[in-house]
Amino acid sequence: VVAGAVELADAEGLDAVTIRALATHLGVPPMTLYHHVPGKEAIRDAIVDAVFAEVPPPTAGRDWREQLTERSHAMRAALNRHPWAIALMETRAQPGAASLAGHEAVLEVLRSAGFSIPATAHAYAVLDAFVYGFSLQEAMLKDVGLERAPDDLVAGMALSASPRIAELAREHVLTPGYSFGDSFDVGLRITLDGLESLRTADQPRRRGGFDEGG
Amino acid sequence: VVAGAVELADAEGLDAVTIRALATHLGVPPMTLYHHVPGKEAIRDAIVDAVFAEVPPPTAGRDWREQLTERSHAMRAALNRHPWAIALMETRAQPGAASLAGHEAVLEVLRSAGFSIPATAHAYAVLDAFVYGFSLQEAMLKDVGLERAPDDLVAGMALSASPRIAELAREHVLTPGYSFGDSFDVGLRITLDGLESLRTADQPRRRGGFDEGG
DNA sequence: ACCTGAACACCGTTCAAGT
DNA sequence: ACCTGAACACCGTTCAAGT
Repeated sequence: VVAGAVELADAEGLDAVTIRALATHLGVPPMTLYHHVPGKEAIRDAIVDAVFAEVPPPTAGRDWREQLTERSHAMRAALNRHPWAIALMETRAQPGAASLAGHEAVLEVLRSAGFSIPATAHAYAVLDAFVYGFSLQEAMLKDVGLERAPDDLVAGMALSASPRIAELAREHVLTPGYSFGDSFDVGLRITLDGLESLRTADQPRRRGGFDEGG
Repeated sequence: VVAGAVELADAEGLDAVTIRALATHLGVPPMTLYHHVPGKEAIRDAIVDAVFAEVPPPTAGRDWREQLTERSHAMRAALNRHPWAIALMETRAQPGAASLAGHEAVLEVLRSAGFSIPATAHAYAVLDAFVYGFSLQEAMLKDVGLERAPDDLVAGMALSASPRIAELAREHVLTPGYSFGDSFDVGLRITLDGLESLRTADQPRRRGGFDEGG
């Protein structure tokens, strides 16, 4: 049922996920769905959590930077596969089980790496902000890019009053090797460097490696 | 018309912005709206751009870091006032006039500060990702926090399997002085430090300040 | 020509009628 | 008891009937 809803959202967009259309997609009478699911809102909760469930747990025993890099890429990939999930997250009142499990796993990585509790809170908020925000931008670009050719697109906007946008488009974005996604690795490096500074700034006297206890 | 739609979305949520409800809110017969606006999708385009229009242009003649700090705070504030805008952005095919003007202004700040074109592209993508993503998280937290008391909230989730989340909640989030928003300034500093490194890494030999021409 | 009510093809959900 | 069709109160939009 949830899997069918995800397929439908991927194929035809979030608005196409109606009770009736989903029932047709699954080959059952519409009202039958209410025996498996309380209502539409529950379906929306479930498909968001299904996207989080696609992100594998961190591989144990590796450097925290590697673990978070891997997870950030996996999260971005999942959100690229299901761009509607970003919009849906905003209205979810309660995180699902997979979302909670993901949170727990990331917190464990940070705490084990020596982040203090306040540093962990900052680090998680900042890293997630970057990953979600970047994925949101990629989802926006996907909507823009599909219909028309790039030159047409630029011509379509009133760029006479926007010399800097025109410059960027002409000399960079419309250039053969360009890929917006390359900025993800740049931003991830910047963000992880920043997290490292949070980690070390918070425990400058721990050089000796002794355990200070609780 | 657009202002009325924004009011309605702020007050009752995005789903409450229907043609009929909007007409009632404005005190006109429903079909009258179609004389001012092509359809619902145009209204959604317009209210997103109205949010971008609330972000003032950068103050000229200041340091690029100050300008971008100011703008990031203003953008975050606008998205906090209108949390539905984040979800709506994802499905917009074309940026509106205010959005384009904002892009142009930020690009101008970056280019004037000496960022190369590739560095400008990275910088803008990374900064916007952080601001959008952080605002998205704040919108999510707003949904979570309203109904119940914090202790109740924590109790409501199955945190027995989530010791790190429980630890963070108990020893940090539920502590008197805590505010999620404080992480914004931490993340913004990290991000701007990262942009600075992009700026300088890209033009290490320009110390002399001579013009290399085009 | 301009405006707008009725109508159409949807939607999520309730509820009673079937088995 | 379980399942599900008809019905209800919506929705965006079309279109023809009014002025």
